[in-house]
Amino acid sequence: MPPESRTFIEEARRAQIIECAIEVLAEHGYAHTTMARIAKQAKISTGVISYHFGGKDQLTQAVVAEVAKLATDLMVPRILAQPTAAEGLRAYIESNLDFMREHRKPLLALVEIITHMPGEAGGPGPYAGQEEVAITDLEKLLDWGHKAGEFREFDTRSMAIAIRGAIDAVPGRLLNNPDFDLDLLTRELVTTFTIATRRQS
Amino acid sequence: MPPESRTFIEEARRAQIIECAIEVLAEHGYAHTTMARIAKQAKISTGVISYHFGGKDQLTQAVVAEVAKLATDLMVPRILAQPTAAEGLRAYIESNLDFMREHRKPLLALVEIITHMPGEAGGPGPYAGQEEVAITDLEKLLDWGHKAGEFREFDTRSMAIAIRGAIDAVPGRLLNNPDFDLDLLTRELVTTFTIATRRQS
Amino acid sequence: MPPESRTFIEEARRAQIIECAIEVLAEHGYAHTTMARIAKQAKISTGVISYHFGGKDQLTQAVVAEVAKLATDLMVPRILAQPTAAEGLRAYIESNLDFMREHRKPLLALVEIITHMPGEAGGPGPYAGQEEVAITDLEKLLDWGHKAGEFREFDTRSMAIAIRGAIDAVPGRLLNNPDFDLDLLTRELVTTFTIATRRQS
Amino acid sequence: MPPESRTFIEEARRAQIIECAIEVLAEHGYAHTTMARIAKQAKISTGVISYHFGGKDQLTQAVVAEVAKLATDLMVPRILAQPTAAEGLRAYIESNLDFMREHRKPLLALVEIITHMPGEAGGPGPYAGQEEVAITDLEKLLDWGHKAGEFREFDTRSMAIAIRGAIDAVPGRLLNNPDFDLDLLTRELVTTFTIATRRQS
DNA sequence: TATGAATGAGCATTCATTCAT
DNA sequence: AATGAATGAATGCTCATTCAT
Repeated sequence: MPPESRTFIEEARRAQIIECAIEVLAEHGYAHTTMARIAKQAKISTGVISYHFGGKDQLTQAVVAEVAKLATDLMVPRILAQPTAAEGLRAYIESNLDFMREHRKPLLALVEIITHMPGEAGGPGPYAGQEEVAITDLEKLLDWGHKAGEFREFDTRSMAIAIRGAIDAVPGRLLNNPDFDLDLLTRELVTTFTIATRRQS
Repeated sequence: MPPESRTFIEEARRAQIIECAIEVLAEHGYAHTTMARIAKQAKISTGVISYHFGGKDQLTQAVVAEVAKLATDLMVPRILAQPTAAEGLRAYIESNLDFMREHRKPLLALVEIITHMPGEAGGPGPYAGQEEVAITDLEKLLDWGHKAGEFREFDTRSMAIAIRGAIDAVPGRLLNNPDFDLDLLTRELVTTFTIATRRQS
Repeated sequence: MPPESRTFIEEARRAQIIECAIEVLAEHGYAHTTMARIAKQAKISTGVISYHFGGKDQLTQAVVAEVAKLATDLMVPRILAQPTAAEGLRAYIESNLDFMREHRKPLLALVEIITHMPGEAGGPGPYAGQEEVAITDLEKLLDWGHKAGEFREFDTRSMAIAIRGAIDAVPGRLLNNPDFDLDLLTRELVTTFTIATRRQS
Repeated sequence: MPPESRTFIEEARRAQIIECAIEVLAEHGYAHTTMARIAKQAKISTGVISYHFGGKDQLTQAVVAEVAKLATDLMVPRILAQPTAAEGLRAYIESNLDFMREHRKPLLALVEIITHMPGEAGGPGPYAGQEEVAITDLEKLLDWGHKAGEFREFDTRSMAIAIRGAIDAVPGRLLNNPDFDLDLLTRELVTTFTIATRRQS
């Protein structure tokens, strides 16, 4: 069902259910996120979720799309606004961590889905591709720095893995230690990867 | 039951079951790792696992301990053998990635457990502490570099998160792309974090 | 609600819903004939069906009545128009199979209902009585042949069961094999039961 | 799992579950035959059925196989023992109806499955092919009569449909009227189809 | 020690029905 | 008269765990 053909009330329900799914995912983890629990959180019956989304898979997809949209809207403009690749990398790291600060629960929900969603037979889950896309996008940013002569020579894929790895490690820390100093980490990551990528004198 | 009081045959059974659990975890993923599947792999009955380990949780714990021991045995001596902190950091990264190469299945099994094992109420899973320990250990290495004046000033915790994040990202890449060039990545990570930590001229 | 008190528009809605129910039953089978599917076919909401018919059972009843009326209107005059019981039997078989040819979907819908509609406690379904009526009606035709001395002696009920059984087997064949030669079968059935019932020399 | 590799106790459980499934099918009809009901009948837990059969479909298959074996064992030797096709046809009808008398519940269960088991999208169910096989087998018997010159000329497929239709109508009658005179019906069907198939003088 | 049959709670999903709008 | 969102019971299935043999 295309979004345009949905009624206002339907759209509201969908939004409510997605929000509750995010809440439950972030609070209780993927394994404990059952239809019944989401329904209870939304104070509705389980059938409503199937009614609006068709099934758990489609609800999951909707949550992923929702968070991806949230992240893209926040980050992409900030990165593209930078005049140099180095500034772009700084904006990339900063906007990623800002997103974690401002949309902590949606992010945790997304992480739960990406890491815990089981694939067909032990292979990568259906959303593991998201990470691949993230790596590739980051490589483009690094390529920019190479072409502009701002960065030293390095394998872009390896560097992209390192940077994304460092960023992706943050939600886990955040989960374990809610009083985490995100500002400090942001500054340090920016410094670290600025140094690591710039031309060495 | 303390290890000393176990008979030889019992110890052998435990080892066999742990090995099969690792095999299944690495091949089929956490979600598809059922007691029945492990039992089938070991060509025994499901009851045997409960009999020897008490339950799935304790088997999981045994697997984690086994792999942790494997990793520690491989890595710690190599790191401690280095004369400088910078060489220690290089050895840390190299030995971590060597471990992934040489003990791929145990590592994948460990990753499956750490990322997929559900926490009781959405909080950190029971093995998230492992990561905390890993971070703290790495911080000690970085402290060494600070005290020895080899490293520039940085927040050790943030740097540790970045380095471990980069390393922890590798198994995921390995899972998605088995033909991954681990040697190249190793060299690049060593270079990147050597540059990122050394005193800047 | 008695038919007389229904408005014209109400009657039209009922007819539309019955037609759509027949369509869905014939195309998708009893098990896949849900209220939602009928509503979708009719391009209305599910509530309308409940509104007009009260529930699924009553809709089913209405479908049965509709098809029964269709069949009766086609067959009864043709049978009664025959001068002899033998001709009547021929007309009976021919008109039955003609009905299958000309009103295939309504017939299939009826068959779906009669065979698949669950009885309350394993006993005969609520429409099994229809078959009983059909048998009894056919017995009257055979009685006519007996009284007129046209037919040999046989148990009318047994013969009626045989004839109806042969006829009722046709929809199943039709469903499995749409290219079925209905004309050939009609001729053969007429011949078979003409021989089987006539006085033997 | 091949039958040989099953333990005695497993075989007994399987037999018990199949028997209970037949009981429930015959008593309550396909629609009311749920795993829970079968389990309750067998005074076991629902999981046991899944444990021994894998799922409802495989249990159904096992029931069909069981009844088919029962029927084949009873009927085939009797038919093949006849010296002429006419005697074979008599034996066919008699053994079919004898089977209904002696194994009423298994037969009713089979009928429930064949008629009610839903196909993928309204098409014929997975066991509708059974009927096709029955028709084809019967055609072979009629062919024998043709080749031997015992029978008059007729389309074997049409006659087979008529005979099987008459036979298949019996369970329904039996269901509606348990006091049904099966002996009378057997004699009448034999007479009817003997007359209908023999060379006409 | 080891077996494997049995349990029972938990899961997603379907669907006829109801009812405020 | 019609809508369509919501309900809630029922179903088949999975799986860690238990226990008599």
